[in-house]
Amino acid sequence: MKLVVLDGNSIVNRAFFGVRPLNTADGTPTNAVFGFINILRRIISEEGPDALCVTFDLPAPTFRHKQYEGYKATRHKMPDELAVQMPILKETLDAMNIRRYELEGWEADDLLGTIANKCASAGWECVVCTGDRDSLQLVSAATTVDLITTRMGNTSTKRVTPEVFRADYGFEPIHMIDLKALMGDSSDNIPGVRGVGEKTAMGLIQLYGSVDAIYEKLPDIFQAPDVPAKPSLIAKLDEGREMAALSKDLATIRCEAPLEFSPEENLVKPVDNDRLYALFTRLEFRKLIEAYKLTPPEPDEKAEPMIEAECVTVEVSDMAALAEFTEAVRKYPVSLRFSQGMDICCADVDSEETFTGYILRESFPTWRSALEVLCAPEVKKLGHDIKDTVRALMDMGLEPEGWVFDSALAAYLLDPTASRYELGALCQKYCGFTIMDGAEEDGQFSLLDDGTKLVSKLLSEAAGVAALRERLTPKLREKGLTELFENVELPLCPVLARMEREGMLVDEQALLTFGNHLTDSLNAMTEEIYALAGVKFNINSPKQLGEVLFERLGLPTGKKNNRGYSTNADVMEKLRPLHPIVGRVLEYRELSKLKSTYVEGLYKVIDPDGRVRTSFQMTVTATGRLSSAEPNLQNIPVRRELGGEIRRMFVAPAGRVLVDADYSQIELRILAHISGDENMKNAFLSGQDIHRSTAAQVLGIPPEQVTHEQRSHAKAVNFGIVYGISAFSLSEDIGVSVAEAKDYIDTYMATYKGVSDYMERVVREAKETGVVRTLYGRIRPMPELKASNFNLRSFGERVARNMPIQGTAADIVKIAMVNVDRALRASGLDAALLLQVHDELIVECAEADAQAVRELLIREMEGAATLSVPLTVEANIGKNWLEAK
DNA sequence: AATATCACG
DNA sequence: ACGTACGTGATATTT
Repeated sequence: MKLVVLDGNSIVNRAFFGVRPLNTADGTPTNAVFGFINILRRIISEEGPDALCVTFDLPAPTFRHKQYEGYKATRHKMPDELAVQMPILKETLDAMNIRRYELEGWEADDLLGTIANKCASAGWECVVCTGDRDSLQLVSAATTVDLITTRMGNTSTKRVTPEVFRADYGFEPIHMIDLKALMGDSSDNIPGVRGVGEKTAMGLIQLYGSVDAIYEKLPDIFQAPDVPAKPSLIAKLDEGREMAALSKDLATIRCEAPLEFSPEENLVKPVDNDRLYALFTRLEFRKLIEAYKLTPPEPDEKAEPMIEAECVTVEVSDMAALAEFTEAVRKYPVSLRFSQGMDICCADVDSEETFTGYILRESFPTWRSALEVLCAPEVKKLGHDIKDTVRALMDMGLEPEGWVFDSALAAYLLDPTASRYELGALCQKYCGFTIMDGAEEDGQFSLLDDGTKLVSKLLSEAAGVAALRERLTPKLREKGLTELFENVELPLCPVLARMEREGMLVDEQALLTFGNHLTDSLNAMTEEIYALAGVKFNINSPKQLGEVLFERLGLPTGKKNNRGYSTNADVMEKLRPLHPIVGRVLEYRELSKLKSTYVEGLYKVIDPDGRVRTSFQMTVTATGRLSSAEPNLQNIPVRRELGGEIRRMFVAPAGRVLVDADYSQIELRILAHISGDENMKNAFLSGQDIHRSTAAQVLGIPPEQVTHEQRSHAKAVNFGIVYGISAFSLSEDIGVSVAEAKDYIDTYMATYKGVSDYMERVVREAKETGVVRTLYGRIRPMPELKASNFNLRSFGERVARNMPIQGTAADIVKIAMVNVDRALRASGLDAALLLQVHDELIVECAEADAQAVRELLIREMEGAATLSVPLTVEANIGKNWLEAK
């Protein structure tokens, strides 16, 4: 039988600092509770315990056995945001029927030890789950410790058994106490021996086992062979004798707390549905309600569509109704919802006095006419995810214009970091009411019941969109997002709809041939790799590959990841000279990626007409970029030679060509503009190669003397600047020492003072306002900047530096797309936009129009924004994508 | 469902 | 001392 005991305080701390700030609508912070529950769920699924409990420190503890005065004196006070979550957490645990243990005068640690002991004597296995390495001293045959670490919102657990501990530390778990006694622990305010750090302490304990053993032999230590002990260390140890004894006492977990406990009392019980449902609803933990399959306490009345009470509904089934409908929609804004197959559309008209829901059914003779009426530009339309609606209407041969509101886009502009923008959730969040959306009922609205339910659902949604418009329009204005909304995002919808409909032609035959070629090469390489390894294994499995490389072949290990050693390209590149298998595996990986993702993946999504049609997502990225999915056409290979072959498969049909236009260095130009750095502006104004210019400036040499390597380093630095550079990453990237990288960055920042000032300013302003902004006002909330977690905060600072640059580029490209599309359609040229790849637009056109299209693209793209430096565009024409680039 | 890896800008 | 660049999506493997 197995019992899991969680160190409540330690885990809630991990959760609080590791999970990005979350709040309910009323501002109650919930991230620690959320994180805690997720860790709890993970542990339960990993360990499958028979019994479960949690220990806590009491709020105002008096440490009976810990007399050292400074103890915990400097420990950080619990932040208020965390403190308010503690009672909520305890309430949650109660609702989950999980027992809590807290005892005045005893720390959570001590309770853990006591519980582990009692389990052992009852013949139970005990798993102690904590984020605190102190508890590792509890590891024994009967007790394992699951060590929780959180980084970037991800938690991972490490199961520490006596074997694992010995492998990591090289001594027995119980001597953890001795280790702490020497090295101390600042978070627990254990002083340790002055001048002895982790390395020294580890070495000493590995050699001598315990503090006592060390002091027994102290005078002789330095006679012993291959001991790192220098005379100075002996002196330090000698002086620290008392501190070591005291520290050892502080580090020792007391396992004899007077606790009434038996494992059987803690058997896992089902949660209290009603209590937990109410609690999770209050905390807005919808995902968790689903995960725990919680149901509303007493199935309350189904949410009636709010419109039914206040709404008149009219079926537009005859000419008289059509006339009335036409008159109404020309006068008032119409909120539109379509059913899946477009068989029913509901137009909810807000006539200022009342809502009138009009129902257009495919079976009515008036259906098509009513849709045509709706599509007229003077009919002001609202919707949710308009782009898809427009695409569907275009599929029916209509050309809807006159869109004035999209609730998904509005919500995205207000907070682009939210993960979903479903209509029902937005109504709940911004208007506080429940609509009858797809998530209600069983998710299926059958058409069998003459469509009544479906109509109610659509009308309810349409009313929701109308309500959201009332709520969100003022918010957009408040936050300065109106222009972006009306002039960029909304007009972009029909542009994207057209692009998605066009699709890009793929040379299916050539793709298949290339695929076969890859298969042959892969087969040959597989055999070769097996031979070199001396064993057959799955090369696609990082785990098995790691075993072959690092254990069987004994290659040196690089970075670690969650479970084992990393085998990624960076690591393997360094191992390449050490064994011929490494290079082969890297080649295998390259080919395997091309085959599975690009040849096979692409082949699967080719439409009957030979084209692939991506879906551009407008509400995904935190910076304002588009994303492309199913298939993703924004990550088609190009950097390596073989990858370029994939691009060659994207072609223009006979008599037509592709024109590819891309902005040159748009992000750095934006940086030059918004930072106002004269030095960088001048480089662009005089048309210099920016990386060469950077190298020359930073190194203080004439541009023509810059070597290839110097330019390439400068290029890496320029990229790094845009991403929020660190010396470490730069050194990794260009293969120099961290000190050299740091030096380079310092010189760079001194050379480009304007850039350096900007970087500082943008972080400061983001801290003050809680958001960062692009040149066009697009915002990204930045709660991370207030985090007390170092990593999270540092991440926030890099994001704050990057978002205005990446986001402004995204804004400019979107503006260019709207302008290019308009100009192309007005020009009468036989051409259409196909793709956007962040700083690149691809158009397909008649061969005869190619030059004109090329010039139009350059003109419209360069003219999309006026910056203090020129915005330049390069464009090429080709029969396929590779040629055109 | 999560993780590792790798394709792109 | 911390842990290591911004933004995406697809695939195969493992849990």
